[in-house]
Amino acid sequence: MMGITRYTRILALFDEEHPAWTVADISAALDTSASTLYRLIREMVAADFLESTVESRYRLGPFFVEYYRRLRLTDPLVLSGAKFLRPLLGQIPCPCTTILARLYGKTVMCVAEERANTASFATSYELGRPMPLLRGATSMAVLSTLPKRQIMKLVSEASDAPKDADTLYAEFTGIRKIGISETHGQVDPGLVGIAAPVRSTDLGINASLSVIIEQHNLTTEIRPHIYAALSSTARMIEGFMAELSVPGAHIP
Amino acid sequence: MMGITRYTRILALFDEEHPAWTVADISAALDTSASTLYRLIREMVAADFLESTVESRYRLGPFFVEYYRRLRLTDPLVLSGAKFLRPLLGQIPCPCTTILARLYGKTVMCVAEERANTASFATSYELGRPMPLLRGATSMAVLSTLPKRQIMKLVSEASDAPKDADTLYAEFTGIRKIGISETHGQVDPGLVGIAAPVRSTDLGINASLSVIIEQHNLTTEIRPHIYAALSSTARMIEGFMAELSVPGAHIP
DNA sequence: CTTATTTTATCGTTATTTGATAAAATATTA
DNA sequence: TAATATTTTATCAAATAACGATAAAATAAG
Repeated sequence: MMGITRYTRILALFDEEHPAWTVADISAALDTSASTLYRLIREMVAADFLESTVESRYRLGPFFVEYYRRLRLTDPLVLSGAKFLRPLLGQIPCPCTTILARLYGKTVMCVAEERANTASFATSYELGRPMPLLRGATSMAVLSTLPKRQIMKLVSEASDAPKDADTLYAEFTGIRKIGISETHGQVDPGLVGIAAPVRSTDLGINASLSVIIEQHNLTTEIRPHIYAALSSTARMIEGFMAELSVPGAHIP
Repeated sequence: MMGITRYTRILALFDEEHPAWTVADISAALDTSASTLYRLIREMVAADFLESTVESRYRLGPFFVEYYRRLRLTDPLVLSGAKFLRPLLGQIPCPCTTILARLYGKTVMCVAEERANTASFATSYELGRPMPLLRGATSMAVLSTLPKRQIMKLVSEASDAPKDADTLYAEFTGIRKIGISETHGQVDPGLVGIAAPVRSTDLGINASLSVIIEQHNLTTEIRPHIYAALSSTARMIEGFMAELSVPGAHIP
C-alpha cells in the first residue's frame, strides 16, 4: 500500500449504510492486517479523521466539519456564489431549492444550497452528494461549460449515458447557446431542474446554478422569470469570481 | 516526517487568510524540499484534498464537502440533534440562532446550526469553527458534561482561563445541577448564550445545545421559556442518541 | 476473579519516502 | 514566433518508515 490512499480507502468505507466499523471488519474489507490497521487508525484518530465509539467501533471524526468551513471561506465558487442563493430563492414565485454545483471527478456535486421554508419536496441534489454527470439540468449545465474533448471523454467513460455521445454534445451546444438547461423528472420524479452554467476559465471552475421546483408549478408565465433570474445571478457570480482572480488579490 | 501528519500539516496551512498556496511558500513554511512537496501535493490533488488553481497555486478541494455530508449522515450527535434545531427556533419568541456544539480537542466546535430569518446579528460560533473552551454558555455546558479529572486537565492546559480552576469547577457543578448555562457577552458583545448540556456516556459524546439571542431581548418572562425549551429538547436529543447506541442497531 | 477481546508494543524484513539533480512541460517575455 | 523563465515531473541512492507476525498490555465481559 502506498501514500495517501492508505488513509482514503479507510475513510471511503464510512457512509450512510456503514456509519461505524470495527478493525476486524476493516481488515476483512481491505485485506490488510489488523496490526497495520490499528496503527493507521490510531493516526487517523489523532488527526480527528476518525474517533472511537462503542462496541470497539470507529466512526468519522469532526475534522471534516472544520475543513468544510475552511472550504466555505476559501473556495472561490462558494465564496462568490453562496451569498446569492437566498436572494435567488426570493425571486422565484413558488416553493423551490437553489443549488450551486460543480464538477467533482466523474460526478457533479452540490457545494452550496438554500431551501425555501415553503418547499416540502425532497431533492436528490444534497450538499456534498456526488450525482450522475448526464442526468438533470444541474449536471448538464456543468458539463456544458467544459471543452469538447473533456465532454467526450467523460461521456464515453460514463456507464449510464442515456443517449449517444453526439446527440448529447448537441444538447450541450444548445445549453451554451441559450445559457439555460431545463430537465423534467430526470433526477426526481415530479420535479423540474432549471440551471445556468457558471464558469471561470481563469480559475478553472466548471459549475452551475440551479433552481428546483415542482413540475406543476412551472407555468409559461413563470418560466421566463426563472430563466432571467438564473442568467443574471449566474453572471453576477462569474463577476465576483473574476474579481478573486485578479493578480495580487491573493494574500499568501 | 511521518504518517498522516505529512498531509495534515499541509492542509493546516489553508485558512481564510491564506486560501491559496504556491509550492515555494509551502516549502518555506514547512521547511521541506519542493521535490517532496510536489509529490505529496500531487497525491492530495488526486484524492481531491487539494486542487490547482491560477498562478501556480493550490487550494482546498471538494473532498471536504463530500465528507461533511458523510459525517452529517453518520454522526450520532448530528443525526440525533440537527433535526431539533429548527423546531427549537420556533419555540423562542425572539430572533435567535440555535447551535449544536461538541468537544473538539482543546476547543468546542459547532457541528450544526440554524438561524432565524429574523436574526440579523452575527455570532462567532459558526459551523466548523473551533472556539475557546472556557468562554460562553455553549462551551461551559460542554465542559460541564466531562468527568472532573478531564475538566481540570483542560482548564490547567488552557492559556486563557479567566478564573482559577476551583472557581471554574464550582461553575460546572452549578451547570450540572440546574442543567443550564447562561453567559452574557463572553463571546460576542451584546449577545447572550443559553445552553443545555447534551451527553451520551455510552457513545462518548460531550456536547451542548444552545440558543443565542440579543441581550436586550432576554426578559424575565422569556427566560423560563427558553430554559424549558432547551432542557426538553436536550433530553430528546439524548433519547435519540440512546436509541442509536442499543446493541445491534448498527449494520456494519 | 477469570477469561475473552481489544489495543499497543516489538522487531526483522521489505518497501517507501526523501531530497538533490536532471529532464520535461508549461508559462512568460521579447 | 522564438527565447527564456518558471513550474512540474522523473530519476536514483541513501535514509527512513511501513508492514505484519507475534507478544505483551490494557480493557471489557462473564
